[in-house]
Amino acid sequence: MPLRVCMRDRIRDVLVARILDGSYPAGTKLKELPLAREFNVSQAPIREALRELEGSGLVSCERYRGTRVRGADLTELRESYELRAIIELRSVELAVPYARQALAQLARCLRDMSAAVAREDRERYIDAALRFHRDLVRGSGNGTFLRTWDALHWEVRGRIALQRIGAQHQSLKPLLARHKSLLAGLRAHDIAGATRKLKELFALVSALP
Amino acid sequence: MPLRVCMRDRIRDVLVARILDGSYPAGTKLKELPLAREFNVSQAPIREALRELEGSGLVSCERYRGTRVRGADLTELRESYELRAIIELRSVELAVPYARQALAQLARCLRDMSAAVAREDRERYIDAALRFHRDLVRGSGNGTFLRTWDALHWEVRGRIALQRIGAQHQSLKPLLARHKSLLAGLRAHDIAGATRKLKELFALVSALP
DNA sequence: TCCTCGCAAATTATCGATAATCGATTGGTC
DNA sequence: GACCAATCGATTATCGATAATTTGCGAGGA
Repeated sequence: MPLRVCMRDRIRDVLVARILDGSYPAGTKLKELPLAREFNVSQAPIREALRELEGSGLVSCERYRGTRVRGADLTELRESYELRAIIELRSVELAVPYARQALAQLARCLRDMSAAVAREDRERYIDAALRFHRDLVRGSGNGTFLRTWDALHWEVRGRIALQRIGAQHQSLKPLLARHKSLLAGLRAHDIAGATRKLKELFALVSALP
Repeated sequence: MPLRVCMRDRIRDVLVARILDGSYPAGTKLKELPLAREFNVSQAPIREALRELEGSGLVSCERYRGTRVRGADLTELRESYELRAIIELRSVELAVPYARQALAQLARCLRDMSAAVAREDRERYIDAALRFHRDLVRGSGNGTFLRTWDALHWEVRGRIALQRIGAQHQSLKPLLARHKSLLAGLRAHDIAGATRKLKELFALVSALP
């Protein structure tokens, strides 16, 4: 049985998804042997996946007392958003003027977002928008920023978050428009303007129910 | 042989310290069996410690290719400082007015810092100062901020960083004075003033060689 | 009734061994 | 000499079993 990707990674990804989509509410105890049985593996890869999750802060462990899910409730979502916000805002400040290549990358994401909005394809929109924001951070050149941003696991969280936003804003168009203005600001080296647009974007979400 | 604390934790702490104090320069390959022999344990606890480090971003792994040290060079130190800076600055904004209890805690740290400066005890100063800054973040009430701050491992990094600052500023007094002003600002609900002082503190370090 | 002591069950931590994979090297072919 | 594949040594990934520790529960005593 050749292992396409190692079990540990697969297990970790599944656990991350379950934690963030609510299958494992905060406080859930993750027992190693039952998980091992479920994935048809031994205890070892489960434990390693859990240790990795511990490092990224999604679970917490006490020795001989097991591993419990930490977050993914609304509070944690807000907190995570707040951290994303300051990282992205500072990234804009650090990176203006963005490299030509970075701007091109952002423009490509924006095109994808635009196409997704035209087709009312929320899934695609989320993908493209997250790439946009991630590239914003990548453009800052600060690798620690980028790793921290990644550790928030928005590739999974994004779906949850936008579902809630979607309930308030029927259309994705206001979001798209602000992203466009943001990119225009970056192109014009207008830090203040770009920052303002970015803050507006985050404000749309921090006003969650 | 009763294990007071589990091997995994002890090993992880040792590895973190070695990475951050430069014993394991960036790029060092961490081989599991040699480490296992060194710590007189089997491969398992080593692997788990490494996975935890991977989650917190100190090392990176490629499957079947091993684990390599990622950071701890000067660039990474600066990046880490930048992240600390934005987290602490935003914490001040979020938390003013700080709770009475939080202010008392900060005052206690400041007393310890003051005492340490009087005795020229740099070690104690670092401890107290880091508690001060951590409490600043804790006061924001944003648990994600706090976990991210902790993940930067300043309890180890602090010593390295202040050694370098110490080379420029013979005395700790300017640092202490700014912390005092900062706390005064927080007490007076003066966000702008407190923010300014905090920025000055970070500026002292981002001007590293 | 309320402790509290001490099992027993459940669960985590660690071990020693095996399977899978990678990288370099060697040997053969042109 | 250059190229390619088969192989070997080193290293990681996983396994199945054992040791260590916590926790819940029930018996016995105040």
